[in-house]
Amino acid sequence: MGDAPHILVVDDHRQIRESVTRFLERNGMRATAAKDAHEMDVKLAGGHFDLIVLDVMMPGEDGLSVCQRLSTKRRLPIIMLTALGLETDRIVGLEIGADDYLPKPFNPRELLARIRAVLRRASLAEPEACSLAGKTARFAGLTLNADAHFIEDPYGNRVQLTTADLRLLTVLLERPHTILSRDQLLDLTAGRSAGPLDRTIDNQISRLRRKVEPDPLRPSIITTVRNGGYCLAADVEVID
Amino acid sequence: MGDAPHILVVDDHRQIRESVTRFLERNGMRATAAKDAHEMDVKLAGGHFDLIVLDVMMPGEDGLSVCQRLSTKRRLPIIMLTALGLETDRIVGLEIGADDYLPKPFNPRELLARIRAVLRRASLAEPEACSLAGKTARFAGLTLNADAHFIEDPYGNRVQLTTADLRLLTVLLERPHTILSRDQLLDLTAGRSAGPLDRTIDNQISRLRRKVEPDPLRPSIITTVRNGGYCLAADVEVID
DNA sequence: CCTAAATGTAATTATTTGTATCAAAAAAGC
DNA sequence: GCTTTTTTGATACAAATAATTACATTTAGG
Repeated sequence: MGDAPHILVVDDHRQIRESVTRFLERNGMRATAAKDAHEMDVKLAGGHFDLIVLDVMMPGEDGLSVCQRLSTKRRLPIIMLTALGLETDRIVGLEIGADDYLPKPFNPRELLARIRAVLRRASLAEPEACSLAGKTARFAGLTLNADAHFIEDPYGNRVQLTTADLRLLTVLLERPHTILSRDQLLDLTAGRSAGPLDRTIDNQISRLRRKVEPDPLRPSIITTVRNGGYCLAADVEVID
Repeated sequence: MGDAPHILVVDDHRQIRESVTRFLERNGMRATAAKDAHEMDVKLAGGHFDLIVLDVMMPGEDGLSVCQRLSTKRRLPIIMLTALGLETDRIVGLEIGADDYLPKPFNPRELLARIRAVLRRASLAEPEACSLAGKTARFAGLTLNADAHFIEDPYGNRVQLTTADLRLLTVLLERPHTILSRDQLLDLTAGRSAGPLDRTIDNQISRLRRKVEPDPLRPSIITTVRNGGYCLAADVEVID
């Protein structure tokens, strides 16, 4: 998201939609409007967005329902617009997965501040979405060739990686020095959430360590954080 | 963090402080109160916190100033409590780095929902907590490689550290020549508060000494302060 | 369609960590 | 100076957690 962030404004009142999108555009953002849940889905399918501003009260599918639906599927920040003073709505909205809310009527400047705040947080949490596809990464003296599925040590020895190895390693390399739970890792590598007795990640880590670590019994590159998960303990340099 | 999140409540009104901390504790969180910016600093230095609830209007250092100060230094979520309706405060607060705000007077349930929402966002990707992550520290002739979880003596002998070893040592290295009570150490390492018969820290110190001290029977690096706690008796140099 | 590799699952083993216990050291009281 | 009390250190053990192995299932390639 190098350039201007792209905001999707969902509200059934034409006047609000238009004034908000115009205001956002005047303030260095790209904005797109949708009049209901269905139009929102269409726009979402056809473009990249960084944040959604979502009205709670809408004809057709309700804002809360939309919010719940989205927050389980994608990780896309949501700011809810709630009718004035309805505390219940606000609380429910937050519990359901909104990142923030704003009571109507609102000051556009305040909406802007909240959008900036949420985006700032979102970009902190997500270091970089860069895929390593087609690139080369150096870490801990090793070189990963993501295309050809192998890593090479300083002496030129190559080790072949399986697709699962590569996916796991890529996920780790994209987030160096970050503790990732087994749940997160499973989500990021396979797109599913872990059952209670799921040792899949343990296993993949074990296999990957055998290929990556100089001494797999005393891992120094992929470290274990007890009760936490695993962590790539090395600086990563991505080469093109 | 693994267990109950620890919230620091900063407000000059005793009644608000106490009712909020009690309410949070009844809802499965740990809460600590501070009456002003200075007391907050003291508590921050001696414990681990996951989130700060901060009143804007305070005698002494102002809430906005505190917020700015903290958000540049640490990455610790902040929820601001603002006087009713003062929109300017809210906007400035968000721009300055607060993660959320709540207008006074507020519904405790709403505060709880906001705290949960902010924590959920913050914990999405936990960058390795400690400031030593990715660095190397020299102390008492030893070198700690925080990434790879080992310490090395001048002869190149390496000793592997467990997660708990590393956490404890890191906490100590970050506060050299400072007496830390068992309570503080437990909070900083494990994020929980000690029961009356808790010898966990004694034990961990004992284990750590065996790895760190030249003569574990006569500890010289990690010293015992009777009725006080433990103290790292060495200068620390952090290398990048 | 068969074979071989890769991946997920279950089971076993090893490690780490918290708790209980007892011994040793330091302080306090007599 | 001696006993008593308190605090700390070490050990042993049990529970929790992680690593590894073995095995079954799936997938990909020929």
